[in-house]
Amino acid sequence: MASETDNRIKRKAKPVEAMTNVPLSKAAWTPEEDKKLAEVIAVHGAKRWKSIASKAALNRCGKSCRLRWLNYLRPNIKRGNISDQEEDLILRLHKLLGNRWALIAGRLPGRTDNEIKNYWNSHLSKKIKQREKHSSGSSTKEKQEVAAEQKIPDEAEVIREEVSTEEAEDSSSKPSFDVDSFFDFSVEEGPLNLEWVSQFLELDETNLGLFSQ
DNA sequence: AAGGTAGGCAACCGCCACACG
DNA sequence: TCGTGTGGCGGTTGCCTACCT
Repeated sequence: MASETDNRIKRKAKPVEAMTNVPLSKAAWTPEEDKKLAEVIAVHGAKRWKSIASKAALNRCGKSCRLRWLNYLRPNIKRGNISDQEEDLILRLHKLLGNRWALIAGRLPGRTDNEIKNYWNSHLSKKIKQREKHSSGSSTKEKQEVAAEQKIPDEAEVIREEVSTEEAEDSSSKPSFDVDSFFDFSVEEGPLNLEWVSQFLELDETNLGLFSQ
């Protein structure tokens, strides 16, 4: 594993006595555990997590194994260094969807919902609050932004509908953007194909620009 | 140098949806 | 139709580091 991970493991490792007499370990994952888990998944596939946990003889529940695999061990995972483009995309997707981290992560190749959620909570939410301070206006547009950023799924859904309505009303001069088809993963490009990002950002310049500052 | 505190992040918890018998 | 098992998701916690006083 990467040295960064090793350091964290050392940091977060709990005292041995805390791990005794405990049926399932909740301590940080060790490189040995990672290796065992990866080996079992290589043989049996990433499904039936309870079975994987027992096959790997790890003192972990299936959920824990799944989380570890999805967030750290699976191939093509990107760690850290979220680019400006990715950050911008997260902001825009969050405005559309609210705290639907899994959906947002699904459109950021190599990123996990947990990473995006953490990044949002530690970086982006603060940025937005600062922006709000600077822009004290009360236009409909800004109200929509604030509502979408208040982690209220239902309200975010309403906002999405409002956006769709506005798009429909204003579709004569601008290309249409179908949010539902955008998030229809049944037609999926390769996991690392970033073409859709460019397409989305181009659309955003016209249709979703109403969200931009 | 020491203590306090905020930030960052890995991991767990609880709830929900779905599949299956 | 109902009960159970499993997986997925968002929210939250807890620990360590870095920074500040």
